[in-house]
Amino acid sequence: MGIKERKEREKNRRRDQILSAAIELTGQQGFEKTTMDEIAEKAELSKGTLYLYYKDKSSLYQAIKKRALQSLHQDFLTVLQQDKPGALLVKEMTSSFLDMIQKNITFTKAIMLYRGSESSDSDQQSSIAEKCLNIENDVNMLMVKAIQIGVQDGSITTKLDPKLLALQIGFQMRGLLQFYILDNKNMGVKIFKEQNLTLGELMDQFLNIHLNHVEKP
Amino acid sequence: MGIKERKEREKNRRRDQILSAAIELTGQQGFEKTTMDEIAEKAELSKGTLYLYYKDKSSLYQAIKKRALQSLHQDFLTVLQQDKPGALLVKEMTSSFLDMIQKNITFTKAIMLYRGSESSDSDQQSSIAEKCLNIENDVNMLMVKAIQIGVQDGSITTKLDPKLLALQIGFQMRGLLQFYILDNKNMGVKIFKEQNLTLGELMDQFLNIHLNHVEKP
DNA sequence: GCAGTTAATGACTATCAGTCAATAAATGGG
DNA sequence: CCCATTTATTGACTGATAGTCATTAACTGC
Repeated sequence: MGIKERKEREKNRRRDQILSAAIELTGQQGFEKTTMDEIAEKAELSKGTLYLYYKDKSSLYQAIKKRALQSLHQDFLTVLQQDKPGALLVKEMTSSFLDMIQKNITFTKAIMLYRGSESSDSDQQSSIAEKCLNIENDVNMLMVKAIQIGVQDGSITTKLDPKLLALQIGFQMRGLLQFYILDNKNMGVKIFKEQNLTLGELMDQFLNIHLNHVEKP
Repeated sequence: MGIKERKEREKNRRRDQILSAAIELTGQQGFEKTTMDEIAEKAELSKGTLYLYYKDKSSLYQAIKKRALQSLHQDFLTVLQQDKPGALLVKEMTSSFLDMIQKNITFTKAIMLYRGSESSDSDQQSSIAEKCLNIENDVNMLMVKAIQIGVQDGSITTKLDPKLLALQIGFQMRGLLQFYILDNKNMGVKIFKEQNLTLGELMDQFLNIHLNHVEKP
């Protein structure tokens, strides 16, 4: 009896149907502006059904975030499977990241700026949120891996523990992302334009410094 | 006739009364969880009055943010007035920043995670938001100043334009902040504990690399 | 085909941002 | 001091929307 299995598949399909609708609307209008009713309509389901598949709006947000992280993880994996110097792998990973955030600015803003958790009930964490953290860890691990390769093959010179270096590169990516999201009147943007830089070039400058660091004589 | 002036003062006092109430509640519960009714009650005013002083909840958020930025700006100014090597000034600025965010985590989260703008009506920008940007720019300028001092006195060695370096340090601060706010269960924290590092030490490592960069021979 | 189980529905409730007509307080000329 | 006018304050009301739940529909296996 494959009924259990079929039902499981159907459930997953519904879940996906809802998630896809939510992602599409979020990309168009932002997450805050998207209502559960709209998502229900787009998914061709009633609102009540939404709540059978996602505990609340915040869970749905976490699921969207999870999707994006999975995609990034996949990109990083693909990069890592190439046989190239570690330093190049790191650069390509950061490029993947920049590509992703530039693909849909509304979506990126939504993902980054929603305060999913603001003092959430600490004992009853959504399992999706947990999974997001796990994927984030995995992504970070891939960066660590690339750095280790680079240290081995000599393309990266650093005093830092690869884990710490990966962490700092992660900080920089986040910071750059925030900057990218923020208002255009920001002075940073002016500097940016003055010097005719792209996000990618800025990131490369950063990496050049960090991946080729030697002590001052 | 000092009546106009007195009325002006009273208006400012009201505005401040409201803002203080909002800041206190935000520090306790986060901004999202704080309702306009609660703020009104705490400020001993009716809700309608709140809206005479702040256009909407988002304006109030901007005002809170402005306060925090002013405080940071003041801290940076104080640092800059010392007669010390530029590299040290930069380090002290980042320390001030870390102190501020660690003072009240709920408040910091609220400030950083609220999406004030998500596709705001672009032509009708709140003037408070403008002021926030200006202060942010001023803060950034102080960092640039400190870097220039460091380049002059030889305590900082870098190929980068001081403005760009300040920008990158800014990215790192933002990234570190996000990390501090979001990833409490994340791998980063584990690394942290493994290596027994504080936020400040991590930042210092970063600065050591960036403020003492020489080309590999 | 029918009893029991599972899934889906949408009208309903609760909460909260924001409004506005009514009211109160302050002002200043006579 | 009085009253007309201006300015400030109020809180009941509205509208939007997240989330619920009793009811209905669909499916399952005997």
